[in-house]
Amino acid sequence: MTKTATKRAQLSDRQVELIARALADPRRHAILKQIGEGDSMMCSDLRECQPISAATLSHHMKELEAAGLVEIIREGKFARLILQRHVLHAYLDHLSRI
Amino acid sequence: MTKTATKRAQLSDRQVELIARALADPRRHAILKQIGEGDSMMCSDLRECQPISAATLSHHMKELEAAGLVEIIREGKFARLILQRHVLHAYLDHLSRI
DNA sequence: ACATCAATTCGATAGTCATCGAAATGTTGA
DNA sequence: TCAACATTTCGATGACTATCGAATTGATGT
Repeated sequence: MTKTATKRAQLSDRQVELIARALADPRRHAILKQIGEGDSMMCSDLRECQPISAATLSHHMKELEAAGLVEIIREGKFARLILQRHVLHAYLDHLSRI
Repeated sequence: MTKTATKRAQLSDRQVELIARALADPRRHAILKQIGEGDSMMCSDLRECQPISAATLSHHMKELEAAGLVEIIREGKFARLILQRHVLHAYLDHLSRI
């Protein structure tokens, strides 16, 4: 299994539910889109575009992370959000089987 | 434009939100899957598989219809739910552009 | 007309969640 | 050590929603 593995991750029912709920909030959807313009984004940069408090943004970040849609890595006092496209695509695969 | 048209419907931001919210509820997800085993299903048949009251099922049906994911047509005293796969796929397309 | 059955509407309730301000934590540079 | 800054945690609040039983609507067959 390499970085460019073609195999799709299997999602548990639980993770499917977490992803669906994560995507259901318009603000999180907007956050994901913004991160997706590149592949990652700093939390502090996000705040400049999203009219929400730091507390609320932190909350949304955790929801997205719990769903597996982003990975959060700290870089000093900053936090970088990295879009996990393979998880998103696994979710799309799952839905497409309906 | 034929039945096999390749063109995808454009979804408004509003409809994307309605679809995402509709998919976020596990029961509605289960209902969609069940309908998707065929292409349509009678409301009364759904009730036999889903352990919910008629009132709750009716509520979920309306949410799915409002999102455009199913069409509901009455046949006498029954209601048939028809899966709108093109809407689901338009939503998947939308998400895949993230 | 009437009884029956499918589905909807209504009103209420319990649980979830987005949001915030304030306080706390952790990091950096002076 | 200290001040400044990014992020997180805490506690509270208001809005939303899944769920139900009861009452209603609508269709069918007798």
